[in-house]
Amino acid sequence: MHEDLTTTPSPRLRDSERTQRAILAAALDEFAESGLGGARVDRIGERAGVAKRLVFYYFGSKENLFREVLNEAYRNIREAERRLHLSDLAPADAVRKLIEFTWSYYLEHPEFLTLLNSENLHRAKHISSSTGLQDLNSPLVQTLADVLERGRKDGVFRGGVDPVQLYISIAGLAYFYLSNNATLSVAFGRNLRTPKALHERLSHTTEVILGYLIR
Amino acid sequence: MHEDLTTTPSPRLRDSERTQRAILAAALDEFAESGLGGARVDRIGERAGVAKRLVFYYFGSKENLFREVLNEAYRNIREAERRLHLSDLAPADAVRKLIEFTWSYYLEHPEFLTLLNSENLHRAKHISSSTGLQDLNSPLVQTLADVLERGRKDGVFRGGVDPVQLYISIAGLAYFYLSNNATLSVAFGRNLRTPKALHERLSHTTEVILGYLIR
Amino acid sequence: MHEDLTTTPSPRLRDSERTQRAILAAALDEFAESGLGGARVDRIGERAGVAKRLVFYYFGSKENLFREVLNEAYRNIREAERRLHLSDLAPADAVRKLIEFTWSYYLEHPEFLTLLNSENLHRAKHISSSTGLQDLNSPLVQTLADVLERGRKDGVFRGGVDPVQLYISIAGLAYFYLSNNATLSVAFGRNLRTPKALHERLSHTTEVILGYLIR
Amino acid sequence: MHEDLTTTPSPRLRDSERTQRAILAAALDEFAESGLGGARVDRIGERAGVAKRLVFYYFGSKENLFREVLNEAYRNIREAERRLHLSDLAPADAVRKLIEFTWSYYLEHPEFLTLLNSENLHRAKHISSSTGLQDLNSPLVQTLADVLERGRKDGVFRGGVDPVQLYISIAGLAYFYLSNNATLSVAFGRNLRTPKALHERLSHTTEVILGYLIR
DNA sequence: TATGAATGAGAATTCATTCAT
DNA sequence: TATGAATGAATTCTCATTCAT
Repeated sequence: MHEDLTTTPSPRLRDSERTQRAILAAALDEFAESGLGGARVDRIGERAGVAKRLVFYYFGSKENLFREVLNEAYRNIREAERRLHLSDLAPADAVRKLIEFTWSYYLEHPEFLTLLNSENLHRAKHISSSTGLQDLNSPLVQTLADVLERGRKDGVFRGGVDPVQLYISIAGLAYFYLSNNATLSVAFGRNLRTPKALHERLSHTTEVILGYLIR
Repeated sequence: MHEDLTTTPSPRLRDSERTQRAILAAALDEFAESGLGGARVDRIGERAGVAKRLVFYYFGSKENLFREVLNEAYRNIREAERRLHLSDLAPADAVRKLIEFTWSYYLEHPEFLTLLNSENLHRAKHISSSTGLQDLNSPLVQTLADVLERGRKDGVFRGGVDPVQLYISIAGLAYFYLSNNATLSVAFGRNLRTPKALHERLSHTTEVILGYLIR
Repeated sequence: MHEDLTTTPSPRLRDSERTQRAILAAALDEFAESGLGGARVDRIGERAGVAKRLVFYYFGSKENLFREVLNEAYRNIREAERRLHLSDLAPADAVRKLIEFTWSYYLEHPEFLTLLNSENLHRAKHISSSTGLQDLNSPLVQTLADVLERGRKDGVFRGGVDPVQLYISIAGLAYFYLSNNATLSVAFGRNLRTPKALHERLSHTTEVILGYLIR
Repeated sequence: MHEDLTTTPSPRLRDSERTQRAILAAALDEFAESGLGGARVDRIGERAGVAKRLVFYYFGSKENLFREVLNEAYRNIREAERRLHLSDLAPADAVRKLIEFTWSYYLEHPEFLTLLNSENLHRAKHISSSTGLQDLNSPLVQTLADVLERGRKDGVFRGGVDPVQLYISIAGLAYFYLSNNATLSVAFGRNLRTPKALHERLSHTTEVILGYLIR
């Protein structure tokens, strides 16, 4: 729908934009697959179907490209979180929805996890300077705080829960399982990526969080 | 035992062993700091105080060196886990101890986290082939299973808890917070590495897990 | 005359001329600052406030642009020399005036020195083919020859002085000091660019040349 | 003579040294021919008969190699100047010898001129930090000061001559003619590099300087 | 007249790895 | 056992220049 702007804009602009997007998309794949250090600009060019030279033309350097990719990834998940509308739901349902959303998002966006791992290896140097990431995040924390408070008032949830800690816990329970799936599968001698295993993990996560919250 | 200095063997041999250990230690630092891809063999040599050439002499390739380092890291944590003796404790205490141990170990061994991240980026190709990692891990799972069962029988813990899931949850709650500390600190606009923040996280983690387990 | 704004021609054409001049001026700066090899066409475009593409549109290639810039620089100094009117002066005054002119010109046009250095690095390949440079230069040599002859006849100057050698000496005494000012300042541990130092150099130069010429 | 150290040292060391010298020599040629910016590391490798990689192995970067080459060039001329022993000569002979030496040195070491031009284009950034260049130069200035003073006392030379200015003048008269020979030849429509022209220039230079100095 | 898009051919520099001793 | 010397194959990035409009 938002792809159809009826009045086709100047094809010049379009091409440039399309190329840049193709590069960003290719870079996302490449960084996701190989991390920042392991990514190859050649391969990004190939994947995008453009000359390697264009990557530098539009993004200046590999590192800067990483920055853009990372920030877009953040923007995307924040945008998705914003569409959750947790405030409209009963507290327990809101938390359940957040858990399911987080789980699904990480499952469907494995690039996001790799990107974050790379960024943490580099001590968040590409984000910290970036435009208002905090602002992008806080809304959810505030929403979660409200949900927790509502739950507490209703007598459903325990009190004294820090929404930031809770958010990190929900994320961590999903993130670690998915991001470290390969080593965990080996360590426990089980394939932890089968549909069944994934389903069990989500159930477990939900039980842990709600089991903790609900009094 | 193999530290016994009484029967001093040929100094040559001892030097050889010492050199290899220096290389392993240096490699651990380097891989921890930069990941597998970002690590530089030159720097490993420098850090170990030996010629870069020796790294190849003893370990053949950077990748193989990584394999050795990774496996040693695994052996170390498994060894530490083995010293926990959870079976001697009351169920809740055993779980609490496991949580605290996991947290402390990750906190004091950040290399381990980076190593695992690298290994997962490479889809566990360096462990999977390695010597009996499963065997090294299962004991703890079995112990945890026993603890859970004891707790359930005592009426303290809920039933139906998969020890593997629980173990992963305990690890994940600590791992994600520590491994992604840099981006989380930026995202939430809080320094999550202060002593106070670290203490709060451990408390929260314990509450979540025990709040979930205890009926 | 070609600055006359009354008969405003088609604005298109005027813009074209203005653009070309802007490019030439920008190129002069850039070549002066970085030499032929170090100059960047992008930067010339930027400096001129036009698209880099225009540089090629109007001048074909970087090298050709250099040729134009260089020739304009030569035309400018020749034009300035022509305005000296040495023939109207007493011989010693004429020589003094030439020395002062040369000094001031080099001091105020450091680009000219850099341009010449570049051109000499390239063995004068951009000038030699160019339109009648010799013709542009000879007038001054002829004038200087006359001055010398007048001085000799008056018994003021020594005889047997080759005007070309003298011209090169006057230029060299100024050129070397200014062009190599940076290394000389380091070598002698003195800042040779202070107003005082510059003034002293001009005095010295004048004394050397006149001390030599005057019998 | 100083090549024959009788007890052949370890061939390993020798090779390394020889290689480094080969690279320095090749670099000198390349920088002389093309300036710092125009020089190509590939070509330096080729000229030295070694892999381009070795250039970086031994010198780190092109710029650093330039620094070494430049400093060696300075050391060489300072060393040659030191062998002049001007103090042993009559004042006028000492000055004449300095002029002839400077002229010959520049004539036989055109690389030195190109190197200096490059260095001045870069505002002496590669020397300024270098080891005691001032110290290397001052001896000559002091010697020249003594010569001038002796000449003045003898009533041969005029007084009040700054040795630094004089040194720069002697250098400048030779340097400009040789360094700018290409453009000057075109400008004056004469080949200024023929043996005859060179000889005339040296005579002229000597006459200018001595004509100025001798009262 | 003017330009943004695009590029091929290099440029310096890096890196794991082998050679010779 | 130990190592300094040497390198080929990338890898990021640069630059003058052309294409299409």
